[in-house]
Amino acid sequence: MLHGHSRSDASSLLQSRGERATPARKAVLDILLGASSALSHADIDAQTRSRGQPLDRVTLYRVLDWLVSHGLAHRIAAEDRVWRYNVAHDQDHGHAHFRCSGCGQVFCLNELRPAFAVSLPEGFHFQQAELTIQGLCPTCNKP
Amino acid sequence: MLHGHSRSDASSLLQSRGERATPARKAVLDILLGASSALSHADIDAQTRSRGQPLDRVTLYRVLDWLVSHGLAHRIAAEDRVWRYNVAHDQDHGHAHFRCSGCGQVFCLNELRPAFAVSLPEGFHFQQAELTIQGLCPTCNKP
DNA sequence: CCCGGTCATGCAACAGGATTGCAAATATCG
DNA sequence: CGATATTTGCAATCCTGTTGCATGACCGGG
Ligand SMILES: [Mn+2]
Ligand SMILES: [Mn+2]
Ligand SMILES: [Zn+2]
Ligand SMILES: [Zn+2]
Repeated sequence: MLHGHSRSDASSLLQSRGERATPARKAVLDILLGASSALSHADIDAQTRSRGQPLDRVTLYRVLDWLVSHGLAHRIAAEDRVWRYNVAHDQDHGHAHFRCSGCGQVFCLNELRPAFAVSLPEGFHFQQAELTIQGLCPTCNKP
Repeated sequence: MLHGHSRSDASSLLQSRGERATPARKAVLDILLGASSALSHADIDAQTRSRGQPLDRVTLYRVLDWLVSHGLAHRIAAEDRVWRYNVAHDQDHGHAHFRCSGCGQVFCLNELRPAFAVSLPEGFHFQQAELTIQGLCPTCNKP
């Protein structure tokens, strides 16, 4: 599983946008940059805690909201009704997601972009398509 | 918006399956049969209440679970992390859904069935695809 | 038609995820 | 440095959904 970013990007990423690079933001962004799958609030909380720099629960929620609203992360809603977060890979937000029915992990499929002109019933107006693939991740797929 | 079923189907539907036709089940199934979009627990609760036959919150959850596990309803997870329910239209469960970004309503697109051979990264095993269209419903689309 | 086992219901308590209000701490800029 | 705006922490609350347990209803066999 490829990580794609080096661990020290967090601060520079924030600074390059002219945004306040607070410890909480750096820590969370750093964790997201190092993740191979989308992380839940609980996942991130556990990591901050094991790194010895625990954040308040609410602060973590707010940092995540902030990252999303500033285009640095994106948020995925899965069937278990838990938000999961991932660094925003590029500008577009149209890629598909993969959810493992074994372990529940969620992965972004950055290459896979649902692009089809769908014909909707009378009166409906199309804005965006969202595609989620379900299956087994490499780990759960092992025999 | 088409309803597709007559209101008295509920009892017969249950009886034709040799299942207990309790008042709660009849009421909930009846409400689902009369709905033009998928209904949340809260929606259904409000309707039972306004019909003067309120159900216990837990009973409603259990009736809904029961309907789903017996193939009489199906359940949709939307971005707002609320389950929505719909009568099961036919055997297949592979159709797409439409979520209105204006009012939040969810509609089944029974005709639209995602059928594409998707190429996943190495090691991932495909099981099922889930497609959700986002846009404006006929009501919210009005100028 | 009624009796009894099985299944359904109601109520209370609980769980997990997320949000809100508010005061204290921190950053940024002149 | 001090004024101002932003961020953080903590407590309380909300919302959706679940679990345990006792009571009540359904329905097939007698
Ligand atoms: Mn993604
Ligand atoms: Mn549907
Ligand atoms: Zn897995
Ligand atoms: Zn709408």
